[in-house]
Amino acid sequence: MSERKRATIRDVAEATGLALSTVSNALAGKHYVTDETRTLVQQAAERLGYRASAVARGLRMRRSFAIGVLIADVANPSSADFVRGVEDVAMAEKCSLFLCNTDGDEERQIWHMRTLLDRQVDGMVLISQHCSSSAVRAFLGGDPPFVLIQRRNFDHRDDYVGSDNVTGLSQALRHLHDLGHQRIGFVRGPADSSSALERLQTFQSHVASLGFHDDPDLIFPGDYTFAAGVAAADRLLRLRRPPTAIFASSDMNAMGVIETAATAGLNVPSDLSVVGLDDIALAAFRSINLTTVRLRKREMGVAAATLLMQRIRERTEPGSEQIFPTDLIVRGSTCPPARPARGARPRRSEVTLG
Amino acid sequence: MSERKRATIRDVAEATGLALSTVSNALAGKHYVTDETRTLVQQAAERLGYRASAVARGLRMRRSFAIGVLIADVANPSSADFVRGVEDVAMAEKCSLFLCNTDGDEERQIWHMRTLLDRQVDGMVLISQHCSSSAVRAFLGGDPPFVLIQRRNFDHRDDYVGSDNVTGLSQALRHLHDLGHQRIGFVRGPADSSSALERLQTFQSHVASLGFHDDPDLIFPGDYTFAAGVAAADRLLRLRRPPTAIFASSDMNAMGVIETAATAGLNVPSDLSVVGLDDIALAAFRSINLTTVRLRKREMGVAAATLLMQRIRERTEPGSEQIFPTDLIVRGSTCPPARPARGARPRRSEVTLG
DNA sequence: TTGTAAGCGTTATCAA
DNA sequence: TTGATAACGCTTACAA
Repeated sequence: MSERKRATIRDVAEATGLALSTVSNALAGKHYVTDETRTLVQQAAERLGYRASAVARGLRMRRSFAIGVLIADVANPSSADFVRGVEDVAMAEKCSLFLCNTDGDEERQIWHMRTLLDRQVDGMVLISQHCSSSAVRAFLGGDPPFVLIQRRNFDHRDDYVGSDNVTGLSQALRHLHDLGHQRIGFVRGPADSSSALERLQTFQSHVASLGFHDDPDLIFPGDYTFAAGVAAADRLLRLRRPPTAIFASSDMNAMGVIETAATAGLNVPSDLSVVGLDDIALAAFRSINLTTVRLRKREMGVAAATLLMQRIRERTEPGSEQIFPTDLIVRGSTCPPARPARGARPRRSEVTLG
Repeated sequence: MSERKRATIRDVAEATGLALSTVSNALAGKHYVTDETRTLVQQAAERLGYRASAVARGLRMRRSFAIGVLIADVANPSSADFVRGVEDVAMAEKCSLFLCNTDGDEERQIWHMRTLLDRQVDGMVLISQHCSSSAVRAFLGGDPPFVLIQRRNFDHRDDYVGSDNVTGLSQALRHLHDLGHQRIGFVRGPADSSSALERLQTFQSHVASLGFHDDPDLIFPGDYTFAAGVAAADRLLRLRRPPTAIFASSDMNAMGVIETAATAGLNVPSDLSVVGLDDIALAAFRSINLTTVRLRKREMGVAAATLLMQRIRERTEPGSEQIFPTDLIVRGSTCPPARPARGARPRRSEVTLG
């Protein structure tokens, strides 16, 4: 293949004796090109192994046929599914995908957005990214369209694909209430996430309506990582009156909570119920068996990319919002609380493997 | 920001009254440009919000400052870490990264490679991809340099970053042998993976040297997915004389084995020992606690990208190989086999959570 | 040290 | 229906 220099459209023109523009038009499928010239061109192109340079085309058409995807970390199983969904439709639309890991760091995000703009991406998908500060907003003019996933800013009419942050959580809280829990620890999620905020509000309204203990100490400001789950449990379980159940900010976060609980000699669920949020693959494993609120991540990625492609094509005004349903998947990490929650001496956890 | 049209280098030239080329040279940091003109240019560029178009630059320099990464599926936790490692160094080198999911499908891989070439990527990283068929080889000339990860072709002197497929596995087999296992099931991994083949050979040589049962039925041709683990266990556990231990092709694969064993009423490890390969985050969780052979994936991604960048810069001949160490992490999914392996009526598995 | 001009490989405009 | 030509925005000889 790339032994010799790549054939250009000029080579095809010379090979056929036609003009550059005719070759271009023939290949672009313009209707007014004769069938015979078209086949002539196609055959020559085939023979020479000609493929149009996406770079030259991009320069001329001011369209790169590529989109940028910003995400905290693809290596976090909680979020990779979104990316996969986006790629599915990008590929179908013959768009390539620039992957950008921001680690939730605003500066890093801005750096990536800047280079995406330099590359004239046709659009961007921001998965749980910063979208409010003026530094970030400077890149969120209408020009390259963008779609937000999971994190939005109500001051702007952006395109948004999110989850119903009320229903699933509300089912989860009712579930815990029905089991008899009264003190629920809550891991809040990233500070400036709209979804995390909506969940917090849902939580707080249920604290009131279901009569849970209203104690600010029960709310911990961790993010979606495993480490944050460790930190949260570390803190919450040391409270003078620890919670009997913890609602984590994500499944990975829940795993951190469970690990820490186990380290402290507490068994899940008999000593502590834990509810996650995501329904990642491992949540369903028998040995994990995590009760969790399911998010339709891949579908959401598909929806976001589909919408983005539409905006790119039609240049219509943003402001659409698509909310995906959430539902509680009850598994084995929740059960009624142990009798006397106070000062209970921890029981040794029963470990399945080893 | 993108309210008005982007400023071009021409705008900067006009604003300063200098020539385009001078502006370009000043911004490119050419040493012969006067300090005062340089600052003049820089200030004007700053003021106008000028940023060079990566597309135009790419066309002219025939270099896109972007690399392609091909992977089966980013959403599979077994492989996402490689990508993260690659992105770490790409970003440091101001390169962007095109992500391509191939699902292990050769046609899909070829489609992606073709478009990467159309985009004139500076290089490619192929993570466990096809690299032998002539259809694929057609894209693997020297021209855009590439680095293979985990899967190679010995007929070609390619750059390769891989794992030591002997040491870790060999430790694992010795470990099983020391525990008293004699019938080991083995999930082979993808058919045309060199690493999978090396592991199979290692396995077979140990079958001989350690005196394991040499039974072709014990070798199952599954890939790295969870589903393949399910299929493998489904098959292996139904053998007239089932194995007392299974060596999976990956951690996700091992999880499939464990799930299926549990469904069949078998407890891991007391009824069946399972060894994985990867050491993904969840393997260390107390409730999973998987004995596994650790792969240094993120480091390998970093190494591959670093090597690729060097090739891009120096255009030196490929053929380097970097083999990363592997080691056995003994956790709780392995133990001595149950007494009479034959016709043993399965014991109910002890499930930790619910 | 700076300026002029050519060219990277396309597509779009307009004549023929 | 096809062909000549001008951009697209940059870098790089080469001339001044």
